[in-house]
Amino acid sequence: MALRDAILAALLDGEASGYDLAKAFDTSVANFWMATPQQLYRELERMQAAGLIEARLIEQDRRPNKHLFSLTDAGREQLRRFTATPTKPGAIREDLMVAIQALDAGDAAAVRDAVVARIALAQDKLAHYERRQAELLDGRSEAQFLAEAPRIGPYLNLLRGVSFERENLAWFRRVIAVIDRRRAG
Amino acid sequence: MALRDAILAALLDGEASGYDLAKAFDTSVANFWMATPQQLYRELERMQAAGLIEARLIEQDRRPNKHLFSLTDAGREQLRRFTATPTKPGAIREDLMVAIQALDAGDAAAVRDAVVARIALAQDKLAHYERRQAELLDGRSEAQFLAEAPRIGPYLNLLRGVSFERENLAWFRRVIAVIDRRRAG
DNA sequence: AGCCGCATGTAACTTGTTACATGATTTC
DNA sequence: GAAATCATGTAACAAGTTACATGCGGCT
Repeated sequence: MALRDAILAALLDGEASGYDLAKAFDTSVANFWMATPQQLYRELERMQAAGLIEARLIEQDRRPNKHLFSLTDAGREQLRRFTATPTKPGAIREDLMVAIQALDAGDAAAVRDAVVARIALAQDKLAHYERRQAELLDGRSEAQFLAEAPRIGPYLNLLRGVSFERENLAWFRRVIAVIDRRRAG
Repeated sequence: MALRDAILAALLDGEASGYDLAKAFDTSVANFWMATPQQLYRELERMQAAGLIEARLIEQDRRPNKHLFSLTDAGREQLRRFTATPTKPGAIREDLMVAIQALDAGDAAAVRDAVVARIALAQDKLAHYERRQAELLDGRSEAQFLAEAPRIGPYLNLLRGVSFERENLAWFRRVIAVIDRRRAG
């Protein structure tokens, strides 16, 4: 039920529609929690029923109407309780690493191609995180930001996202080099 | 259905019981794929029914009997097909990062404690990966190992595991420092 | 005496995934 | 004229989680 808490945490940034959250979970929040739009819509409904969030209907002329969700006091309280609960180690599920584990019994050329494709994705994510970091800093030094910003959590997670994608990139390049040396040898 | 492929990849190391696999998925394989014992037992049954693996019953006197599973030709072929299939980006689900995202609206002292607890876990994992790496190298230089080893996939994944845990450690320490500076300030 | 390791499972439940559907509007 | 964006959802299915059960042997 941590999707619920992830949504509550995302709503700390302000009210959002299911659609907004789907975008957030595809970019910034994807850094630490993945969810499909369908999961979000289902969970939002339940959370509203449970009183953790409330919806404000925005009627629009030239667009479908939308519900903007925001935290209720109960929602904030649940989030506070969540932060005080011991966490369990995170889960990783990475297809590409399964393919690499099986590299020597599989199609090495295809795996190589898959790694090359991931390099582009990692570069995009890295650029996105770094842009977001610059936005948050807004010209300030990191020390200054950390001293005065109202929220430091999202910044800390961004740092982890940046280092994760950097390490991904370095590793992808290493994997390609190793595969190439093998095939040449 | 990538759990299935992860199991096939794990069986490249040789025949194993469900219990063996559960341990592997808790340590080495956890690096790239997480699964509970229950998932494994269920999936092994299906895979056997599908002819991807075959079981050899080992009758034991002073221990419960066990089934040792190994890859069939169909299983090897399925694994080869898997490596030739485009992968989708991996999923991350990390409770601790959700808590850190909500740090400023939550219980910062409790989150700090959770981070401290993770440092110990990360150190254990790192030590484990490094031991395993030394075992694989077996005294050889990395270049020599990569040139002559029959399988390089597991080694490459180990490298990623090591860098992941190193970055985790560095980040955990950073998070603690930032929280402490905040509370002092 | 009590816990840990071996080795397997069942049952009930919660999550997550995939495919599809709607229908107007703005951008290429 | 096609594609992407906005904004939501339904239905069917697959995967993952949690709690519990069994029973012996070895260790402390």
